[in-house]
Amino acid sequence: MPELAKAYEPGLVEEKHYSNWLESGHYHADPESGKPPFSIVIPPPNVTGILTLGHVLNNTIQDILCRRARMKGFEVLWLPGTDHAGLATQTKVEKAVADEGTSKEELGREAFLEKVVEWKDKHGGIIIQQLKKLGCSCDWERERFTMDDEYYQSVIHAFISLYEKGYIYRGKRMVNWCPASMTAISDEEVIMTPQTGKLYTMKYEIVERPGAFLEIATTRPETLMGDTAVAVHPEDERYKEFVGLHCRRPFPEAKIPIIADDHLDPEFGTGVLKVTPAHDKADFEIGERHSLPLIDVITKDGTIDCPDVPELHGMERFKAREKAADLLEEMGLLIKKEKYKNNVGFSERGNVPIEPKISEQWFFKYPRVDEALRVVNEKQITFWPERWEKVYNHWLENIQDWCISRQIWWGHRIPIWYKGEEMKCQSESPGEGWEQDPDALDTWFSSWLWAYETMTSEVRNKFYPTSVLVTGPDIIFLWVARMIFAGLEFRPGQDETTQSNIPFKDVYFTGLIRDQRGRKLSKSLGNSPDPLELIAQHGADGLRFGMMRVAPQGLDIRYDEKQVEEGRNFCNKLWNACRFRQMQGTIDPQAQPQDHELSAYAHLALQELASTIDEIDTHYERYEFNQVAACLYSFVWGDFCSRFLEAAKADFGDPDSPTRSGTLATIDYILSQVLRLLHPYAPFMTEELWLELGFDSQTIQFASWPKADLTIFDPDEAKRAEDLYALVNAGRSLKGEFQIAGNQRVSFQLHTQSELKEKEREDLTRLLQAQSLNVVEHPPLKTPMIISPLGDLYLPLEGLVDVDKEKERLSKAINKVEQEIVREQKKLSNEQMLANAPEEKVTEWKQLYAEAKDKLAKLKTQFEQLSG
RNA sequence: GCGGUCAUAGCUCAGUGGUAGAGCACUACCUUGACACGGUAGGGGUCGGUGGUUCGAACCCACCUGAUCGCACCA
Repeated sequence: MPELAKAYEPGLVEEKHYSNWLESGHYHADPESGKPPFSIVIPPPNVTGILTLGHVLNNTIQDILCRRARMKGFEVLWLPGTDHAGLATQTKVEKAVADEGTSKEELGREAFLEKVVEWKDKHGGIIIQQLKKLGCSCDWERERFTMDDEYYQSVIHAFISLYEKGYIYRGKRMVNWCPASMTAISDEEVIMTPQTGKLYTMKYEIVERPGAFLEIATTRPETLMGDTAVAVHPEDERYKEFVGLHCRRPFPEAKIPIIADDHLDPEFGTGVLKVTPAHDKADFEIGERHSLPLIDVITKDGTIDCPDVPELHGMERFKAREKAADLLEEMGLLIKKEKYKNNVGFSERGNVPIEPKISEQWFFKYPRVDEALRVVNEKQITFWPERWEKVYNHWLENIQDWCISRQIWWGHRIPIWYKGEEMKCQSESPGEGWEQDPDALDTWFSSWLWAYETMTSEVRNKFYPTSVLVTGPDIIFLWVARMIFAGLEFRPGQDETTQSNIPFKDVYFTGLIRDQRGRKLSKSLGNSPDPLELIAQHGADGLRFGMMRVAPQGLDIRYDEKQVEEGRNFCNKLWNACRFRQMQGTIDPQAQPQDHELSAYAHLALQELASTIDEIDTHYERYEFNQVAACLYSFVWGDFCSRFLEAAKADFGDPDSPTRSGTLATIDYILSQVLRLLHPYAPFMTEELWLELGFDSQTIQFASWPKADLTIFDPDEAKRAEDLYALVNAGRSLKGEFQIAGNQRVSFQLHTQSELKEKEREDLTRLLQAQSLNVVEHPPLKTPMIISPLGDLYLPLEGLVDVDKEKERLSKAINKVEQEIVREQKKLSNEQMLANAPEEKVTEWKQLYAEAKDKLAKLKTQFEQLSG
């Protein structure tokens, strides 16, 4: 067995193990397996995307769940894949094509799509390789892509089926138009963003009352040419008399009616609204109520389309806004321009303000809304944390039809065929003369089938519904809710019950990762670290452990590279603990501590291990990953390394120690458990140590998940160890207080009523790095003292004691004890408290009180001695 | 406007009814024979505010303040 390196070097082991794991086919799920199923489908990243910290968090969690499930004896399917990301990918390729001096129109549909596929082949799949670097244990043989032939056909058939049931329809309605990407988008893809713009107040002359004007406030003078009415509130006394008359629209000049509508807020602006039914959602509704004509004055790419006003025609919409205001000013119709803050809807992808626009699109009306609400509210699907239920409910209760058509080419083409006035819905062309709808479907219309269309029926039989979905709350509507709809509507389960047709049983929502200033990580802000660089620097395990340690359930994370360093440090700590063990000789992989004589320290370590295992399991049940990490961290670093291994050195220094073999067995046993417990978080290092130390010749990945064993330690012995450690701490504290170097050999004296075994005395001497520790019959005089459960410890420092300093130290201690006494006294003198508090608490308080009293007396005696 | 979340040490955060915690940072000491990606000791907090429930509140309730995120939005 080669000696372990002085520090853990992740770079040397990660690649080696990962390729071994892949070769041995560990992650290929067997639908025929007799083991119980555990399954997760990956939230498919964009095929041309690259790994972000968000992915790291999300996929580490999934990997942790999968690895633990394997160790617990489940047949695990983690189904990976990527999303074609229609609009995002097409936009990138359009840019690339533009750089080549051509355009998608010039190339035509077929040639352009070839370019997209080329692009996808070149840039696609990078993220898959990156996930492998992170250690993700996906079933890569089952990797899926939303544009795979089979998946493509499933999406088309889903459309056809919904069309036939009447849930999909075509309509000319107001949609969110993105002038940058030149497509309609869904409500969920519009981001409301606060903007500082201008509010223009202008005046329209009343046709029937020459010289009389209505003042109108607007943020969008460039749509003025599309105005087909002016509206006021029906109860607004200021304007009642004008309702039914007409205003003069300045350009192109026209007579438009003054109407009354309840939508108006008389308090806002002047209380008068210009109504542009073709370019505002609310105005459109007013227009419907009053049968107003629609005048579309903005083209698909956001330029003005109004030949009657040549000054504006063809102008970009925001330039036209200024220009229109100028024109009004020239005509003497602009009253004022003021700064104004409002919320403007931005296109998520195009990152420009959306343009509300009348457009003919395909819409989906959600079926089974009640059932979708029920499965979550009745916990057939459980949300973690629970509060996302409210968000889900709120969305469903106000659900709007989903605009599913996109004016893009890269995606699933809508299976609708036209011939003159005729229209047919089918996947293949009905024949000569039929033209297919040019549009493609919203990407989410394909990913909502992801939970089951990625599975063959054989796989589905075993693994659907999936066990848990791990995703960010930002796509709760876009993806999570819609997947629930898909499951309930298409019923891919084994029978008709709801239980068989929900897509997942649990949904774990991760937090969002932010930078130190609380901002979201984004490429444009440049605050998004490259996970690959972090892996190169600190190791995948360090990154994983570090992230998980600071990722509480459902809360956002403030990222700091320090956290990754801490993860790395932790890995190194355990590595070195193993290295230390290795120096003591060969490991016994089957070590059973109870077969040996154990030191009290070993009993305590085994007790701590048992409770750590229990705590970890409890935290897993609640998806408290940060708590699992905290348990591992504190057990390994604190209980195991700082206390037990240090105490163990006493055994290793003494070849005749009766507890030596027991200590070795205990270390081996604990390491074997700890490596397993840590494996889901740090797969690479634990595998390396597992194999290198010889715990098994086989991978750790299927080693059984530890169970707490309460029979291998004696709690009384463990308690003794606690007391011994307390004495060590007391001694170290004394040394520290007097600024004596840790390694300086001093002599301690212990005044105690209880018995101290010779072996214990020797161990303590060693742990205190002392010259000697002697039990004395009489307490020494004028000597620094500290109280511990095993007796009063004195540190005679001839000529070294600064009396004043020692008095100061004592009065500090006295002060502390006095505070404690006051606190306990207060409780014990409160009769109501004694009457109501549980008996065991009262006993505890009484004991604390007595102990404190005792301590105080001792400290005071000591103090007086010094003074006297 | 409606709803959610958060406020605990200088920083990042654990802690859901009974003695305030971790890591980092800081101070002092230690290159001790696993580890300086380390060790030992120490300083530092009226748990955002007010009121209530309770024998007892960082924790439960109400209100307030501040931050933040959804949803809906007024031109």
